[in-house]
Amino acid sequence: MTYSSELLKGTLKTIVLKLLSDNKKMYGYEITMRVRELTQDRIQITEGALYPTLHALEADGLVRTEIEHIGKRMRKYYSLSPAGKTTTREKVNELAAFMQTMAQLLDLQPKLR
Amino acid sequence: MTYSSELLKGTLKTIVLKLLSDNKKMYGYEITMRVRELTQDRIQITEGALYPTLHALEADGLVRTEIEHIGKRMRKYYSLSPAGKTTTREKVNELAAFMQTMAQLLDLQPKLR
DNA sequence: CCGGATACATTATTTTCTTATGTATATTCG
DNA sequence: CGAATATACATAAGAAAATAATGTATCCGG
Repeated sequence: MTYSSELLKGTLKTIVLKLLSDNKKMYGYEITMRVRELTQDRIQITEGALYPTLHALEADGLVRTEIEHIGKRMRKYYSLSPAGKTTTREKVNELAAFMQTMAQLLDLQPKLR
Repeated sequence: MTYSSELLKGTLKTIVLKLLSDNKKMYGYEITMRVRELTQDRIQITEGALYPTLHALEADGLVRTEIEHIGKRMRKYYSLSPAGKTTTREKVNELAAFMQTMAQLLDLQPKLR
C-alpha cells in the first residue's frame, strides 16, 4: 500500500460492503481493481486480506454468492443480503463518525457534509 | 471504545505523537484521560495498548522520558525527540491523506482544509 | 509461445490490539 | 475512618486482521 498499511485495518469490511451497495454485484478480483481505480492506486487490497473477508461476510449472512462461468474460468459474484444492506449503512456511518472524531483529535478541521 | 475498536488500529501511535507535539510533555495516564476528554469519551485508550506503544516509541528513539516523583508515586513523562517531531509531522499528514482517500471512497464528500 | 493479466484460494507469520491481572499510592465521601 | 474510586505504572495471554508468500489455473496479446 501507499499508506502505511496498518491504517487500513478494520476498514476493509466497510469498504467491501460499500462497494457492493453501489454496484449490486461484484467479484473479488473486480473489487481489488475498483478500489485501486477509485483511490488512484493509493489503497491496494491484497487477495490474502480480501478473500477471507468475503468468506466471513458470507458466513455472517451479509452477502450472497452466485458463481458464473466465463469460458473455463469461474467468477464468484457477491451481492448484499437485506441484512447486509442494513449493516452497510451502520458501518459507513460509524466510520464517518470515527473519522470526524479523529480529524478533530488531530486538529484537522474536518467538514464531512 | 464507543467505536468498534478495530477502527482505531494503527492510529494509536499517531494520536500519542500528536498529543506530545501539542503538549511538550505528558505521562501515560494523562494521555488516556486527555484523549477521552478531547473525544467526549468516544475514544478510550486502554493501558494495555498505551504502555507498550510508549515503550516502542522510546525504543525507536522518537520520545524521551523523565521520571518525576509525586509524593511516593511516580510519573513517567514523555516528550518528543527531534526525530519524533519529524515523524509526528509525517504520521499526521499520512493519516490525514488516508482519511481523505477513505472519505472519497465512501462517498462522504470530505473537506479537510 | 510466453509473459502478464485474470481469478480463485490457503497458510505461516506479524502487528496491534483487548482483556485480565498485578502492584501500589492518593483522595473523596458518607 | 474506612471503603470505594482515582491515580499510576506495568506485563501477559489471547484474538483479530492484516501481510507476504505460495499455489492452481485460464485467457490474451504480440
